[in-house]
Amino acid sequence: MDIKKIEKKWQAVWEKEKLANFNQKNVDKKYYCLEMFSYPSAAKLHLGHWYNYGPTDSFVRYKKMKGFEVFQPMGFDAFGLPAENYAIKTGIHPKDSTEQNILNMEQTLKEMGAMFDWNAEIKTCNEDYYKWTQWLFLKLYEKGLAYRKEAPVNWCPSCKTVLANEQVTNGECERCGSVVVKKDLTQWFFKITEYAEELLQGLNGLDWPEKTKLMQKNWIGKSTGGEIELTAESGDKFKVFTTRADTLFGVSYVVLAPEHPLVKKLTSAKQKKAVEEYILQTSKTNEIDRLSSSREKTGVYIGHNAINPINGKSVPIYAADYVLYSYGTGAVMGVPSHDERDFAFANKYGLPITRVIKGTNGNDDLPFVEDGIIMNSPGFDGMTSEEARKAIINQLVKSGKAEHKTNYRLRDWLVSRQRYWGAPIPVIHCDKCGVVPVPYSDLPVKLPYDVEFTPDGESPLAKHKGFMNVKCPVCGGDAHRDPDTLDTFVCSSWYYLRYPDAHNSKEPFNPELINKILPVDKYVGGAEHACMHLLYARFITKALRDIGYLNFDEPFKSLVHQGTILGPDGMKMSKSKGNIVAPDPYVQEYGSDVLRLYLMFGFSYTEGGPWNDDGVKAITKFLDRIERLAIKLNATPNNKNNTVGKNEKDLLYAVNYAIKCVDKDMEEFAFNTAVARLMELLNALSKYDTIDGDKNVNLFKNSFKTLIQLLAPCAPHFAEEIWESLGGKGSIFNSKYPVCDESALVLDEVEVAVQINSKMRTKIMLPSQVTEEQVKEIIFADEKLSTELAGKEIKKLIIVPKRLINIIV
RNA sequence: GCGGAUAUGGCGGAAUUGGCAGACGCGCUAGACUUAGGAUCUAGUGGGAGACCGUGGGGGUUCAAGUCCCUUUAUCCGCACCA
Repeated sequence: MDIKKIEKKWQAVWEKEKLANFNQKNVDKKYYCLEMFSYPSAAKLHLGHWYNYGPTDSFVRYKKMKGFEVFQPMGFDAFGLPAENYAIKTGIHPKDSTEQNILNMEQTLKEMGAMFDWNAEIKTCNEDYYKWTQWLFLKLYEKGLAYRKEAPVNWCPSCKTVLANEQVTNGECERCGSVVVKKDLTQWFFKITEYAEELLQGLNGLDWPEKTKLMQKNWIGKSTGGEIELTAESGDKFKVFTTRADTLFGVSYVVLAPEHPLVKKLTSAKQKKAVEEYILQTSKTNEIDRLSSSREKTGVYIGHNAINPINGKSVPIYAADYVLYSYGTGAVMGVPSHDERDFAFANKYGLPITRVIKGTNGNDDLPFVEDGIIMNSPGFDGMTSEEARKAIINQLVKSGKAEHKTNYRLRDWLVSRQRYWGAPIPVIHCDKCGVVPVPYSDLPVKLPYDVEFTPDGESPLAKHKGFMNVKCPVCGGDAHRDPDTLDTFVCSSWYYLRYPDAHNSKEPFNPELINKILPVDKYVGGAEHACMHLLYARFITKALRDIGYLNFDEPFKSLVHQGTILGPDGMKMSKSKGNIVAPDPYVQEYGSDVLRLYLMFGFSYTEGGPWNDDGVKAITKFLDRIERLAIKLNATPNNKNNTVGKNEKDLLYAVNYAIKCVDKDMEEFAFNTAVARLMELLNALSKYDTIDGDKNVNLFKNSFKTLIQLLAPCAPHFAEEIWESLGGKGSIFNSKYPVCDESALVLDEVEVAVQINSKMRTKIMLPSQVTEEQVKEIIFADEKLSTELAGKEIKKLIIVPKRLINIIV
């Protein structure tokens, strides 16, 4: 078979027959299968793309044969940092390099032979897409879900530019090696925290991997407790959040995040130098280090005290970097006796340690971090921790010093980027009118081509006068645009809504249509997106629902993560390790079906694993065997033999067993076992081929036809070619998926394992349906078993139907 | 550090979710066909002569554990500006 020729042949047929095009008329039978779109990189498709898209396309083809109207779109997440960095390095404009990369990728994606509906293609960097990304921003702004506040960025003082976390290695700028500091800028945020509770609750109803749901749950990080107000000696008030109000009498100090505004305000003259030094030090430290529990806790007394509202005690205020300003209130109470961090901190700085919880099982060690019985807490002694948590807050609620509160670890989503290659933020800043949203009729705010993106201290767009200078839409006076662009996660937070209506020039999507086609029935992509992209998309869906555009709550009903294909050395593929395996040579030599089939067979789909060349050859062998059998069968004349004897029954069992298993495995993305079942069916067909005497040729040919249909989703070009040679009419993907005949799977007798005292002894044949009495009879009739059991008393007989018998003597 | 996962023959991986560990394939061994084989076909293949032993290590629950519990080690992913 000339692989290259048949690939071209069938791809042309599919295009002509519009096999991949979604027909909206059949929306009632829709199946929306979405793969995470790709970032257009310079190096064609890598194995990761193949692994995501190839097997998933087989799943889609399987669904099509099952009678669904499938929709499988593809597009490009085309904005982002790498193109801009590439431009800084080479001078090639991000738009030019991105467009070229997209062309290359489109070509290789098409060669893959996947059923992508290219009519629905989207590219997030095109005006007709980012116009609607900007629309989304404005809608969120109108709804009060977009707001501005100060937030720190990584700042390289020598390059005078904002750095992504990725560009900071060990606290230094990856370009020039200078120490990177935090710098505050006013930036745009989306209020995802407003949906924290719903995002958490919504997880329950989703058909997602449990681990992903768990990760999102922990990321959202709900904790219930109280917010307690403390008053500094200056009279300034601040709040701390705690889940352990039962330990309030044990507070011996409080901590403010170094970034907390009160730190600057309250620091005494004497402590000023030390505190400023500490704040500077903190600005050089990343959050992972700050939160590390193994790192030594540091802090500095700010020379000012605060009053504990429950007992009026004055306690020192520290600034310490293990408290983050972005979490909770940016302030915590320190209870050394009942918290490990606080215990270490108090020991280091010589702070008092007062025990206020007693263990119930005589544990006297400190810190004691479990619940127990309250002590040293006048008015609450003897209560359990649980009772005291409520009672103490309740008492403070009366005087307005506390409230019950649920806190989330989830933070609002920072969407401003001080970069060029992104969707401009559609906002105008006017001295008179303040922040003015760009009128919808003026969208898109076009990203200008001619900009200087070499870093020199300003956002690239800020230097472009033609872009920046505008008239205020409200007062008509001089104003300027927002110089920042949107995080690319904003683009990808709604793309699944655009696909089904990709060419709509009047609105981002037609709500009526979208409400029929969405939610996505199956979403397939990497697990690395568990907490960010997947959470952002859920948030945007809920927000658009509340704004009135959508009538569903969750964008992705069912989710699958593909694993990672590693290099042959078992390490993650990377240029620096030199272990990258490119798919192209394999496609050239063996064809796309073989590569796809190997990816399906050689790995557990959700696990991935190391690449291995030998497996590829095994697949070639498998397809060759099928092809030889096809040739042989096509040369075999039909006969009138309709007998169904033992051999035919075995074959029918194999055929129906394969249908049942492959059907189930494809549905569950268990591609490796699906292919294994296909191989078993081929083995059964080969076996039937070798029997002597008159064969039931009709049955033989039909069984083979079933094999080809089951194989078709996994080796589409190959299967079409064989199907055609067998006289199949039209594309095999328009044929109906085989249906299992359960009656062929019913066996008269089954082999059952027999254990004595849980040790394997022998195997016996048993009728499928037996009573315990019959089992006993058969056991004693068995020669081997009866000798072993002679003179022993059977205490217990455990029968697992059709599997195992355990005789306890 | 925190959060999440993974660990099964020489290798990739199966195991109806507590019931015969190693499906299927690679590799290997022997044989057949062949001038030839890196083609094809047939048979065998966890270890051990054996009783038995075997699912990263150690403990436990159970008639029964790869699967459940405790503990430990190694590796991988994410940690909010890579996408």
